[in-house]
Amino acid sequence: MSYDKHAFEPFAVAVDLAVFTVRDGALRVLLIRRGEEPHAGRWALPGGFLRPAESAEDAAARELAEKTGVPPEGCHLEQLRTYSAPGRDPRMRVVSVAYTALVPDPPEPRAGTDAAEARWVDWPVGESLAFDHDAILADAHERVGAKLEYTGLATAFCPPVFTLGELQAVYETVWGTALDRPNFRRKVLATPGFVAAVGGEPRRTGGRGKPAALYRAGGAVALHPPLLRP
Amino acid sequence: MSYDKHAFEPFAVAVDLAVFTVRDGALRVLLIRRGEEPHAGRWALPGGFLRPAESAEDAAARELAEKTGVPPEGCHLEQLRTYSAPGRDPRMRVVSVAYTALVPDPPEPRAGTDAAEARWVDWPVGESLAFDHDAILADAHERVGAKLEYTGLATAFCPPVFTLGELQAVYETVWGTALDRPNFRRKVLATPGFVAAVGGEPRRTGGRGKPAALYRAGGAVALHPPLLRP
DNA sequence: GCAAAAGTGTTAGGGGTACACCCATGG
DNA sequence: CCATGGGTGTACCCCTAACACTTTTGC
Repeated sequence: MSYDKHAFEPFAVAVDLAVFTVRDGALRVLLIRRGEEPHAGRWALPGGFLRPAESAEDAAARELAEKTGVPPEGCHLEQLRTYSAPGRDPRMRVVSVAYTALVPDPPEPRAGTDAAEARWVDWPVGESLAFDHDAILADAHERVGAKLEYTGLATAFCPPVFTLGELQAVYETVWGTALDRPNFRRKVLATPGFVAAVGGEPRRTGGRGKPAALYRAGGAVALHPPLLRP
Repeated sequence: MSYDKHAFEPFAVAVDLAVFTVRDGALRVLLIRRGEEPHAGRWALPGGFLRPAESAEDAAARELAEKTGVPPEGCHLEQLRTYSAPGRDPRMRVVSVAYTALVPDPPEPRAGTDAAEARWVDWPVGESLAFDHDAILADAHERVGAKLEYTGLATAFCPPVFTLGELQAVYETVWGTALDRPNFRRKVLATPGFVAAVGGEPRRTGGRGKPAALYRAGGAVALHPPLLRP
């Protein structure tokens, strides 16, 4: 392990973001349409290069705020993994630290100066993305699905106050499976720290039906017992 | 997201390795004693810079082979996460992709040209490591412990043919807890693809007692049901 | 009244835990 | 024959899946 300053090869270091949201019963991911070569006109994940004095975490939070308008404290941001294959960018050596972000109720995305267009696209995405972003997005989706099982992450898809029906819809949307409502309710309430009841009882879901009780995230990171996929 | 070649800051990209093994009922990690400043004389994780044409995975496999003498196909190597805080190396900007490696029965490590000494050190390590390697090592240990629960990773600590007693010792050593032997046996054998029986019945553990049946890794990556920590 | 959504109750089965017990071997 | 480690049996408990049922609202 040599630290000679002239012995290493210079690399560009970037972050790529897989930003998910749940809206109208559909899982969506934030994509930008590339305005420049290579892959001009194709969809890609939002991202950008690290600035001299910032960590990858800082860069990811900055990009997320720039592209979505969401403040960093209002959403979940987590490192996924790093992609470093030599040929993944045709022009130069780019090592990319990928992040997964979960946002509750997003405003319309802003197109950056370099992106022709930014949009929330339904999952799964029909066409293939630029660079190795198909693989990154698939890894991110798998990670999110797995983390719903043993962490309280699903609340990151919900607004600050939500109903158990909305929380269940997050699980069903991400996993793509239906869950038994009575059992889901019992499991969530039996898991300490997952959710906490708040007062008031307005109707939140469809126009009809009994008004649902409201909850907020309980602050627990790990779920005991876990909420396993069927 | 600008791809202008002159718009980015050059970084050095390195890999750091947290290499674990189980030997004589103790969990050990491979450390090198630094021969150069900064942190000369302190213990650190093995690692090194990426070469121009190799991915981080390639670099990690190469470093692992160099430092341990173990061929890459004989052990488990997995990306952990990337550490990119601006001040983590006092001399320049180094972004490090950390890997976790598991080796079954290691030969004596080789001291590299830049390392004064390389050794297997008992976990937990008594003194603090160079750079941010304490945090990397703690993250790696937590990841290994968690992965034993829901993957067949524990077999990566064992030789190609092993007994259930040896496999149980891996769990007990990494988790630091005792397990009920009859129940462990049943759970392992009830999990499809975890282990597969092989013929022959030599004694493998201590000098006394009934000879144990031999098994090899079954090739399953995920464990259904998982083997949860007590 | 009827549909829709929330909430409660009940039961059967699987898996985990905590043991007791038997088998095979070396000294 | 005894200590040591491998292997089997079993009873209890908790969690879970599955499904029936009641409650509260809008139309």
